[in-house]
Amino acid sequence: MSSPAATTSRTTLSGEAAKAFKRDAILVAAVDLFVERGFHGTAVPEIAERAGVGAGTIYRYFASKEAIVNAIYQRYKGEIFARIMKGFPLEAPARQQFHHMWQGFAAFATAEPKAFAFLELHHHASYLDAESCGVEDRVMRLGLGFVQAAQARGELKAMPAMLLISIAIGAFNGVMRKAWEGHLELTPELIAQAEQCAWEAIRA
Amino acid sequence: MSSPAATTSRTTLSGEAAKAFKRDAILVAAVDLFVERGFHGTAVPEIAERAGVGAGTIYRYFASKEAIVNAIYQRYKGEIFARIMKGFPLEAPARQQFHHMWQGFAAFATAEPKAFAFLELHHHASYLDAESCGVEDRVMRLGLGFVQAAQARGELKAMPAMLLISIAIGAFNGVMRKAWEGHLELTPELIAQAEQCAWEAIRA
DNA sequence: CCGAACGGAATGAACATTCATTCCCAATCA
DNA sequence: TGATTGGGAATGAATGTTCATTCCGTTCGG
Repeated sequence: MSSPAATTSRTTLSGEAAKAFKRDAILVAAVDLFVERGFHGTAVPEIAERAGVGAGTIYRYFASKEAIVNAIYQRYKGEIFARIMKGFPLEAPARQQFHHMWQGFAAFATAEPKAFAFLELHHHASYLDAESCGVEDRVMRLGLGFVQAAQARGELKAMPAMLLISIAIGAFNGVMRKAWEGHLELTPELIAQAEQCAWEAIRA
Repeated sequence: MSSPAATTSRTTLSGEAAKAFKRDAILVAAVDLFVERGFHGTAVPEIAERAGVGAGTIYRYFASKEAIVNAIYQRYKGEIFARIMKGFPLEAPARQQFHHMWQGFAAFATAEPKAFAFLELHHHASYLDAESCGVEDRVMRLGLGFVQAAQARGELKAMPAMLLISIAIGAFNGVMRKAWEGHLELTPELIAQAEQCAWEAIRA
Protein backbone atom coordinates (compact mmCIF):
# COMPACT_ATOMS: atom_id res chain seq x y z
CA MET A 1 0.00 0.00 0.00
CA SER A 2 2.59 2.61 1.06
CA SER A 3 5.26 3.52 -1.45
CA PRO A 4 8.28 4.65 0.53
CA ALA A 5 11.04 6.30 -1.50
CA ALA A 6 13.15 3.54 -0.16
CA THR A 7 16.62 2.22 -0.82
CA THR A 8 16.43 2.22 -4.60
CA SER A 9 15.25 5.51 -6.05
CA ARG A 10 12.86 4.19 -8.71
CA THR A 11 11.76 0.68 -7.72
CA THR A 12 10.80 -1.87 -10.34
CA LEU A 13 7.04 -1.80 -10.57
CA SER A 14 6.81 -5.21 -12.20
CA GLY A 15 8.71 -6.63 -9.24
CA GLU A 16 6.28 -5.13 -6.74
CA ALA A 17 3.31 -6.40 -8.68
CA ALA A 18 4.78 -9.87 -8.99
CA LYS A 19 5.30 -9.90 -5.25
CA ALA A 20 1.70 -8.98 -4.48
CA PHE A 21 0.59 -11.58 -6.99
CA LYS A 22 2.59 -14.32 -5.34
CA ARG A 23 1.37 -13.34 -1.90
CA ASP A 24 -2.15 -13.58 -3.25
CA ALA A 25 -1.53 -17.00 -4.73
CA ILE A 26 -0.45 -18.24 -1.31
CA LEU A 27 -3.52 -16.79 0.39
CA VAL A 28 -5.90 -18.23 -2.19
CA ALA A 29 -4.31 -21.66 -1.97
CA ALA A 30 -4.49 -21.51 1.81
CA VAL A 31 -8.17 -20.55 1.82
CA ASP A 32 -8.99 -23.56 -0.33
CA LEU A 33 -7.11 -25.98 1.85
CA PHE A 34 -8.23 -24.54 5.19
CA VAL A 35 -11.85 -24.86 4.06
CA GLU A 36 -11.34 -28.41 2.80
CA ARG A 37 -9.26 -29.81 5.65
CA GLY A 38 -9.19 -27.27 8.45
CA PHE A 39 -6.27 -25.34 9.87
CA HIS A 40 -4.47 -28.16 11.66
CA GLY A 41 -5.33 -30.58 8.88
CA THR A 42 -3.45 -28.54 6.29
CA ALA A 43 0.33 -28.83 5.90
CA VAL A 44 2.30 -25.75 4.93
CA PRO A 45 4.15 -27.56 2.11
CA GLU A 46 0.72 -28.45 0.71
CA ILE A 47 -0.19 -24.77 0.60
CA ALA A 48 3.11 -24.09 -1.13
CA GLU A 49 2.52 -26.76 -3.73
CA ARG A 50 -0.99 -25.55 -4.56
CA ALA A 51 0.26 -21.97 -4.75
CA GLY A 52 3.05 -23.05 -7.10
CA VAL A 53 5.89 -21.88 -4.85
CA GLY A 54 8.52 -23.56 -2.73
CA ALA A 55 7.80 -24.36 0.90
CA GLY A 56 10.41 -21.93 2.09
CA THR A 57 8.98 -19.10 0.00
CA ILE A 58 5.88 -19.03 2.17
CA TYR A 59 8.02 -17.73 5.01
CA ARG A 60 9.21 -14.80 2.94
CA TYR A 61 5.62 -13.55 2.92
CA PHE A 62 4.24 -14.74 6.25
CA ALA A 63 5.88 -15.17 9.61
CA SER A 64 4.07 -18.42 10.37
CA LYS A 65 1.14 -20.62 9.51
CA GLU A 66 -0.93 -18.67 12.05
CA ALA A 67 -0.04 -15.43 10.29
CA ILE A 68 -1.52 -16.85 7.08
CA VAL A 69 -4.82 -17.75 8.66
CA ASN A 70 -5.08 -14.35 10.31
CA ALA A 71 -4.22 -12.53 7.10
CA ILE A 72 -6.98 -14.41 5.33
CA TYR A 73 -9.48 -13.73 8.06
CA GLN A 74 -8.79 -10.00 8.21
CA ARG A 75 -8.68 -9.57 4.46
CA TYR A 76 -12.06 -11.16 3.77
CA LYS A 77 -13.74 -9.83 6.90
CA GLY A 78 -12.62 -6.40 5.79
CA GLU A 79 -13.79 -6.99 2.25
CA ILE A 80 -17.26 -8.03 3.35
CA PHE A 81 -17.46 -5.14 5.78
CA ALA A 82 -16.51 -2.63 3.10
CA ARG A 83 -19.11 -4.07 0.77
CA ILE A 84 -21.85 -3.66 3.37
CA MET A 85 -20.81 -0.14 4.32
CA LYS A 86 -20.61 1.06 0.71
CA GLY A 87 -23.86 2.81 -0.07
CA PHE A 88 -25.53 1.75 3.16
CA PRO A 89 -28.90 3.56 3.39
CA LEU A 90 -28.25 5.17 6.75
CA GLU A 91 -31.56 7.01 6.95
CA ALA A 92 -33.81 4.47 5.24
CA PRO A 93 -36.44 2.25 6.89
CA ALA A 94 -35.17 -0.98 8.45
CA ARG A 95 -36.61 -3.09 5.64
CA GLN A 96 -34.44 -1.27 3.15
CA GLN A 97 -31.35 -1.47 5.34
CA PHE A 98 -31.96 -5.17 5.76
CA HIS A 99 -32.26 -5.59 2.01
CA HIS A 100 -28.96 -3.82 1.47
CA MET A 101 -27.17 -6.04 3.98
CA TRP A 102 -28.73 -9.28 2.81
CA GLN A 103 -27.88 -8.62 -0.82
CA GLY A 104 -24.40 -7.45 0.10
CA PHE A 105 -23.66 -10.62 2.01
CA ALA A 106 -25.18 -12.71 -0.75
CA ALA A 107 -23.09 -10.98 -3.42
CA PHE A 108 -19.95 -11.71 -1.45
CA ALA A 109 -20.89 -15.30 -0.69
CA THR A 110 -21.69 -15.90 -4.35
CA ALA A 111 -18.56 -14.22 -5.69
CA GLU A 112 -16.20 -15.82 -3.18
CA PRO A 113 -17.84 -18.95 -1.82
CA LYS A 114 -14.59 -20.37 -0.47
CA ALA A 115 -13.81 -17.19 1.39
CA PHE A 116 -17.29 -17.06 2.86
CA ALA A 117 -17.05 -20.67 3.99
CA PHE A 118 -13.70 -19.86 5.52
CA LEU A 119 -15.08 -16.99 7.57
CA GLU A 120 -17.90 -19.27 8.72
CA LEU A 121 -15.75 -22.20 9.72
CA HIS A 122 -12.92 -20.33 11.36
CA HIS A 123 -15.11 -18.08 13.41
CA HIS A 124 -13.62 -17.71 16.89
CA ALA A 125 -10.93 -20.33 16.47
CA SER A 126 -8.07 -20.41 18.92
CA TYR A 127 -5.46 -19.52 16.31
CA LEU A 128 -7.08 -16.16 15.53
CA ASP A 129 -5.21 -13.28 17.15
CA ALA A 130 -6.55 -10.22 18.95
CA GLU A 131 -6.57 -8.14 15.76
CA SER A 132 -8.75 -10.69 13.96
CA CYS A 133 -11.18 -10.93 16.86
CA GLY A 134 -11.32 -7.14 17.06
CA VAL A 135 -12.54 -6.91 13.47
CA GLU A 136 -15.43 -9.20 14.29
CA ASP A 137 -16.31 -7.21 17.39
CA ARG A 138 -16.48 -3.89 15.58
CA VAL A 139 -18.79 -5.26 12.90
CA MET A 140 -21.06 -6.70 15.56
CA ARG A 141 -21.26 -3.47 17.54
CA LEU A 142 -22.20 -1.56 14.41
CA GLY A 143 -24.97 -4.01 13.60
CA LEU A 144 -26.30 -3.79 17.16
CA GLY A 145 -26.67 -0.03 16.81
CA PHE A 146 -28.79 -0.28 13.67
CA VAL A 147 -30.99 -2.99 15.14
CA GLN A 148 -31.64 -1.03 18.32
CA ALA A 149 -32.43 2.12 16.39
CA ALA A 150 -34.92 0.22 14.23
CA GLN A 151 -36.45 -1.34 17.33
CA ALA A 152 -36.91 2.12 18.84
CA ARG A 153 -38.80 3.08 15.68
CA GLY A 154 -41.00 0.01 16.13
CA GLU A 155 -39.86 -1.59 12.88
CA LEU A 156 -38.32 -4.70 14.45
CA LYS A 157 -39.57 -7.08 17.13
CA ALA A 158 -39.12 -5.93 20.72
CA MET A 159 -36.76 -8.75 21.64
CA PRO A 160 -33.08 -8.77 22.61
CA ALA A 161 -31.26 -7.12 19.70
CA MET A 162 -28.64 -9.85 19.76
CA LEU A 163 -31.36 -12.45 19.32
CA LEU A 164 -32.64 -10.81 16.14
CA ILE A 165 -29.12 -10.52 14.78
CA SER A 166 -28.26 -14.12 15.55
CA ILE A 167 -31.44 -15.32 13.85
CA ALA A 168 -30.88 -13.29 10.71
CA ILE A 169 -27.20 -14.19 10.40
CA GLY A 170 -27.95 -17.77 11.30
CA ALA A 171 -30.64 -18.03 8.63
CA PHE A 172 -28.26 -16.61 6.06
CA ASN A 173 -25.52 -19.02 7.05
CA GLY A 174 -27.94 -21.91 7.02
CA VAL A 175 -28.93 -21.19 3.43
CA MET A 176 -25.32 -20.74 2.33
CA ARG A 177 -24.29 -23.98 3.97
CA LYS A 178 -26.99 -26.00 2.26
CA ALA A 179 -26.03 -24.36 -1.01
CA TRP A 180 -22.39 -25.21 -0.39
CA GLU A 181 -23.39 -28.82 0.23
CA GLY A 182 -25.21 -28.89 -3.09
CA HIS A 183 -28.70 -29.18 -1.64
CA LEU A 184 -29.77 -25.74 -2.82
CA GLU A 185 -29.02 -23.72 -5.94
CA LEU A 186 -28.15 -20.10 -5.25
CA THR A 187 -30.21 -18.22 -7.81
CA PRO A 188 -31.06 -14.53 -7.34
CA GLU A 189 -34.68 -15.61 -6.85
CA LEU A 190 -33.81 -18.05 -4.10
CA ILE A 191 -31.75 -15.39 -2.35
CA ALA A 192 -34.68 -13.00 -2.56
CA GLN A 193 -37.03 -15.63 -1.14
CA ALA A 194 -34.63 -16.30 1.71
CA GLU A 195 -34.40 -12.58 2.35
CA GLN A 196 -38.16 -12.30 2.67
CA CYS A 197 -38.26 -15.23 5.10
CA ALA A 198 -35.52 -13.77 7.26
CA TRP A 199 -37.17 -10.38 7.28
CA GLU A 200 -40.42 -11.87 8.46
CA ALA A 201 -38.52 -13.53 11.28
CA ILE A 202 -37.34 -10.23 12.74
CA ARG A 203 -39.84 -7.58 11.65
CA ALA A 204 -42.27 -6.20 14.22
CA MET B 1 -28.15 -52.20 24.33
CA SER B 2 -28.52 -55.82 23.17
CA SER B 3 -27.79 -58.56 25.71
CA PRO B 4 -26.65 -61.59 23.75
CA ALA B 5 -26.24 -64.81 25.75
CA ALA B 6 -22.70 -64.58 24.59
CA THR B 7 -19.43 -66.30 25.39
CA THR B 8 -19.60 -66.17 29.17
CA SER B 9 -22.86 -67.45 30.63
CA ARG B 10 -23.29 -64.99 33.49
CA THR B 11 -21.01 -62.03 32.83
CA THR B 12 -19.68 -59.86 35.63
CA LEU B 13 -21.97 -56.90 35.73
CA SER B 14 -19.58 -54.67 37.59
CA GLY B 15 -16.88 -55.38 35.03
CA GLU B 16 -19.16 -54.67 32.10
CA ALA B 17 -20.44 -51.49 33.73
CA ALA B 18 -16.94 -50.29 34.46
CA LYS B 19 -16.04 -50.89 30.85
CA ALA B 20 -18.95 -48.88 29.52
CA PHE B 21 -18.13 -46.16 32.01
CA LYS B 22 -14.55 -45.90 30.83
CA ARG B 23 -15.61 -45.86 27.20
CA ASP B 24 -17.92 -43.01 28.05
CA ALA B 25 -15.20 -41.09 29.84
CA ILE B 26 -13.09 -41.26 26.69
CA LEU B 27 -15.93 -40.05 24.49
CA VAL B 28 -16.81 -37.17 26.81
CA ALA B 29 -13.18 -36.07 27.05
CA ALA B 30 -12.88 -36.27 23.27
CA VAL B 31 -16.00 -34.16 22.71
CA ASP B 32 -14.63 -31.42 24.92
CA LEU B 33 -11.28 -31.32 23.19
CA PHE B 34 -12.62 -31.65 19.65
CA VAL B 35 -14.91 -28.68 20.28
CA GLU B 36 -12.13 -26.61 21.83
CA ARG B 37 -9.32 -27.37 19.39
CA GLY B 38 -10.76 -29.28 16.47
CA PHE B 39 -10.07 -32.83 15.35
CA HIS B 40 -6.56 -32.39 14.01
CA GLY B 41 -5.70 -29.96 16.81
CA THR B 42 -6.36 -32.56 19.49
CA ALA B 43 -3.73 -35.15 20.46
CA VAL B 44 -4.85 -38.63 21.45
CA PRO B 45 -2.70 -38.62 24.62
CA GLU B 46 -4.52 -35.42 25.61
CA ILE B 47 -7.82 -37.20 25.32
CA ALA B 48 -6.42 -40.02 27.43
CA GLU B 49 -5.23 -37.65 30.13
CA ARG B 50 -8.54 -35.79 30.36
CA ALA B 51 -10.39 -39.10 30.45
CA GLY B 52 -8.14 -40.33 33.22
CA VAL B 53 -6.81 -43.36 31.33
CA GLY B 54 -3.53 -44.31 29.74
CA ALA B 55 -2.88 -43.44 26.11
CA GLY B 56 -2.75 -47.10 25.17
CA THR B 57 -6.08 -47.83 26.81
CA ILE B 58 -7.85 -45.66 24.24
CA TYR B 59 -6.99 -48.27 21.63
CA ARG B 60 -8.67 -51.01 23.62
CA TYR B 61 -11.95 -49.17 23.06
CA PHE B 62 -11.49 -47.53 19.66
CA ALA B 63 -9.60 -48.66 16.59
CA SER B 64 -8.29 -45.19 15.82
CA LYS B 65 -8.74 -41.48 16.40
CA GLU B 66 -11.16 -41.41 13.49
CA ALA B 67 -13.23 -44.14 15.13
CA ILE B 68 -13.60 -41.90 18.17
CA VAL B 69 -14.88 -38.94 16.23
CA ASN B 70 -17.34 -41.11 14.32
CA ALA B 71 -18.58 -42.79 17.50
CA ILE B 72 -19.25 -39.37 19.00
CA TYR B 73 -21.01 -38.14 15.90
CA GLN B 74 -23.28 -41.14 15.61
CA ARG B 75 -24.05 -41.28 19.31
CA TYR B 76 -25.19 -37.69 19.63
CA LYS B 77 -26.85 -37.51 16.24
CA GLY B 78 -28.82 -40.58 17.27
CA GLU B 79 -29.62 -39.10 20.65
CA ILE B 80 -30.97 -35.88 19.17
CA PHE B 81 -32.91 -37.82 16.55
CA ALA B 82 -34.50 -40.04 19.18
CA ARG B 83 -35.46 -37.02 21.23
CA ILE B 84 -37.22 -35.42 18.27
CA MET B 85 -39.03 -38.60 17.26
CA LYS B 86 -40.23 -39.34 20.78
CA GLY B 87 -43.79 -38.07 21.03
CA PHE B 88 -43.67 -36.31 17.68
CA PRO B 89 -47.19 -35.03 16.89
CA LEU B 90 -47.50 -36.81 13.56
CA GLU B 91 -51.00 -35.60 12.80
CA ALA B 92 -50.86 -32.13 14.34
CA PRO B 93 -50.71 -28.79 12.48
CA ALA B 94 -47.30 -27.67 11.30
CA ARG B 95 -47.07 -25.02 14.01
CA GLN B 96 -47.31 -27.70 16.67
CA GLN B 97 -44.84 -29.99 14.93
CA PHE B 98 -42.44 -27.08 14.64
CA HIS B 99 -42.84 -26.34 18.33
CA HIS B 100 -42.03 -29.94 19.21
CA MET B 101 -38.89 -29.93 17.09
CA TRP B 102 -37.67 -26.54 18.24
CA GLN B 103 -38.09 -27.38 21.91
CA GLY B 104 -36.54 -30.81 21.40
CA PHE B 105 -33.46 -29.34 19.80
CA ALA B 106 -33.29 -26.65 22.45
CA ALA B 107 -33.55 -29.19 25.26
CA PHE B 108 -30.69 -31.15 23.78
CA ALA B 109 -28.53 -28.10 23.12
CA THR B 110 -29.12 -26.89 26.68
CA ALA B 111 -28.50 -30.25 28.33
CA GLU B 112 -25.42 -31.08 26.25
CA PRO B 113 -24.00 -27.85 24.88
CA LYS B 114 -20.63 -29.39 24.08
CA ALA B 115 -22.22 -32.23 22.14
CA PHE B 116 -24.39 -29.79 20.20
CA ALA B 117 -21.41 -27.63 19.35
CA PHE B 118 -19.59 -30.75 18.24
CA LEU B 119 -22.35 -31.76 15.84
CA GLU B 120 -22.35 -28.22 14.47
CA LEU B 121 -18.62 -27.90 13.97
CA HIS B 122 -17.90 -31.35 12.61
CA HIS B 123 -20.74 -31.36 10.14
CA HIS B 124 -19.54 -32.91 6.89
CA ALA B 125 -15.90 -33.12 7.84
CA SER B 126 -13.60 -35.34 5.82
CA TYR B 127 -12.92 -37.72 8.69
CA LEU B 128 -16.59 -38.72 9.01
CA ASP B 129 -17.25 -42.12 7.47
CA ALA B 130 -20.15 -43.28 5.32
CA GLU B 131 -22.15 -44.48 8.32
CA SER B 132 -21.94 -41.05 9.97
CA CYS B 133 -22.96 -39.25 6.81
CA GLY B 134 -25.83 -41.69 6.35
CA VAL B 135 -27.31 -40.76 9.72
CA GLU B 136 -27.41 -37.12 8.65
CA ASP B 137 -29.04 -37.98 5.34
CA ARG B 138 -31.85 -39.99 6.90
CA VAL B 139 -32.71 -37.21 9.34
CA MET B 140 -32.80 -34.72 6.50
CA ARG B 141 -35.05 -36.83 4.32
CA LEU B 142 -37.50 -37.24 7.17
CA GLY B 143 -37.62 -33.51 7.76
CA LEU B 144 -38.19 -32.87 4.06
CA GLY B 145 -41.27 -35.11 4.14
CA PHE B 146 -42.89 -33.17 6.96
CA VAL B 147 -42.14 -29.82 5.39
CA GLN B 148 -43.58 -30.83 2.03
CA ALA B 149 -46.71 -32.25 3.65
CA ALA B 150 -47.21 -29.01 5.56
CA GLN B 151 -46.68 -27.01 2.38
CA ALA B 152 -49.33 -29.08 0.63
CA ARG B 153 -51.70 -28.13 3.44
CA GLY B 154 -50.81 -24.48 2.88
CA GLU B 155 -49.32 -24.07 6.34
CA LEU B 156 -45.80 -23.20 5.18
CA LYS B 157 -44.53 -20.84 2.50
CA ALA B 158 -44.59 -22.17 -1.06
CA MET B 159 -40.84 -22.07 -1.48
CA PRO B 160 -38.26 -24.84 -1.95
CA ALA B 161 -38.66 -27.12 1.07
CA MET B 162 -34.92 -27.24 1.54
CA LEU B 163 -34.84 -23.46 1.77
CA LEU B 164 -37.32 -23.41 4.64
CA ILE B 165 -35.40 -26.13 6.45
CA SER B 166 -32.07 -24.41 6.01
CA ILE B 167 -33.51 -21.14 7.32
CA ALA B 168 -35.06 -22.74 10.40
CA ILE B 169 -32.01 -24.83 11.24
CA GLY B 170 -29.74 -21.92 10.47
CA ALA B 171 -31.67 -19.61 12.76
CA PHE B 172 -31.49 -22.17 15.55
CA ASN B 173 -27.78 -22.64 15.08
CA GLY B 174 -27.24 -18.89 14.96
CA VAL B 175 -28.92 -18.45 18.32
CA MET B 176 -27.01 -21.35 19.87
CA ARG B 177 -23.72 -20.04 18.59
CA LYS B 178 -24.23 -16.58 20.02
CA ALA B 179 -25.26 -18.20 23.31
CA TRP B 180 -22.15 -20.36 23.21
CA GLU B 181 -20.05 -17.23 22.69
CA GLY B 182 -21.65 -15.65 25.74
CA HIS B 183 -23.54 -12.94 23.84
CA LEU B 184 -26.95 -14.39 24.67
CA GLU B 185 -28.37 -16.11 27.75
CA LEU B 186 -30.36 -19.23 26.95
CA THR B 187 -33.48 -18.80 29.10
CA PRO B 188 -36.70 -20.67 28.29
CA GLU B 189 -38.22 -17.32 27.39
CA LEU B 190 -35.46 -16.49 24.92
CA ILE B 191 -35.82 -19.89 23.32
CA ALA B 192 -39.56 -19.31 22.98
CA GLN B 193 -38.97 -15.90 21.42
CA ALA B 194 -36.51 -17.40 18.97
CA GLU B 195 -39.02 -20.11 18.13
CA GLN B 196 -41.67 -17.54 17.32
CA CYS B 197 -39.24 -15.64 15.07
CA ALA B 198 -38.21 -18.78 13.22
CA TRP B 199 -41.81 -19.82 12.77
CA GLU B 200 -42.70 -16.48 11.24
CA ALA B 201 -39.84 -16.96 8.81
CA ILE B 202 -41.31 -20.12 7.33
CA ARG B 203 -45.07 -19.99 7.90
CA ALA B 204 -47.34 -19.26 4.97
C1' DC C 1 -2.68 -67.87 40.63
C1' DC C 2 -4.19 -66.92 35.69
C1' DG C 3 -5.56 -64.21 32.03
C1' DA C 4 -7.36 -60.07 30.59
C1' DA C 5 -7.02 -55.04 31.06
C1' DC C 6 -4.07 -51.30 31.78
C1' DG C 7 -0.49 -47.56 31.48
C1' DG C 8 2.94 -45.13 29.56
C1' DA C 9 7.45 -45.30 27.39
C1' DA C 10 8.93 -46.51 22.66
C1' DT C 11 8.47 -46.06 17.60
C1' DG C 12 8.15 -44.38 13.12
C1' DA C 13 5.85 -41.02 10.35
C1' DA C 14 4.56 -36.33 9.49
C1' DC C 15 4.85 -31.67 10.49
C1' DA C 16 6.37 -26.44 10.82
C1' DT C 17 10.19 -24.02 10.23
C1' DT C 18 15.09 -23.02 8.84
C1' DC C 19 19.08 -22.41 6.04
C1' DA C 20 22.75 -23.21 2.74
C1' DT C 21 22.45 -22.91 -1.89
C1' DT C 22 20.77 -21.60 -6.52
C1' DC C 23 18.51 -18.52 -9.58
C1' DC C 24 17.21 -14.29 -11.67
C1' DC C 25 17.82 -9.92 -13.43
C1' DA C 26 18.99 -5.22 -13.54
C1' DA C 27 22.74 -2.26 -13.35
C1' DT C 28 27.61 -1.71 -14.64
C1' DC C 29 31.49 -1.75 -17.44
C1' DA C 30 34.59 -2.71 -21.43
C1' DT D 1 26.26 -3.87 -27.33
C1' DG D 2 27.45 -7.93 -24.78
C1' DA D 3 29.70 -9.87 -20.80
C1' DT D 4 30.00 -9.47 -15.76
C1' DT D 5 28.50 -9.17 -11.29
C1' DG D 6 26.07 -8.11 -7.01
C1' DG D 7 22.21 -8.87 -4.22
C1' DG D 8 17.59 -9.95 -3.23
C1' DA D 9 14.22 -13.72 -4.01
C1' DA D 10 13.26 -18.52 -4.26
C1' DT D 11 14.08 -23.13 -3.17
C1' DG D 12 13.67 -27.77 -1.04
C1' DA D 13 16.36 -30.84 1.72
C1' DA D 14 17.55 -30.87 6.64
C1' DT D 15 16.11 -30.21 11.54
C1' DG D 16 13.98 -30.81 15.75
C1' DT D 17 9.46 -31.52 17.45
C1' DT D 18 4.98 -33.58 17.91
C1' DC D 19 1.81 -37.02 17.03
C1' DA D 20 -0.90 -41.55 16.36
C1' DT D 21 -0.18 -45.96 17.32
C1' DT D 22 2.19 -50.10 19.31
C1' DC D 23 4.35 -52.94 22.73
C1' DC D 24 5.40 -55.01 26.83
C1' DG D 25 5.96 -55.21 31.80
C1' DT D 26 2.59 -54.55 35.57
C1' DT D 27 -1.82 -54.79 37.94
C1' DC D 28 -6.12 -56.52 39.15
C1' DG D 29 -10.41 -59.10 39.28
C1' DG D 30 -12.17 -63.62 39.76
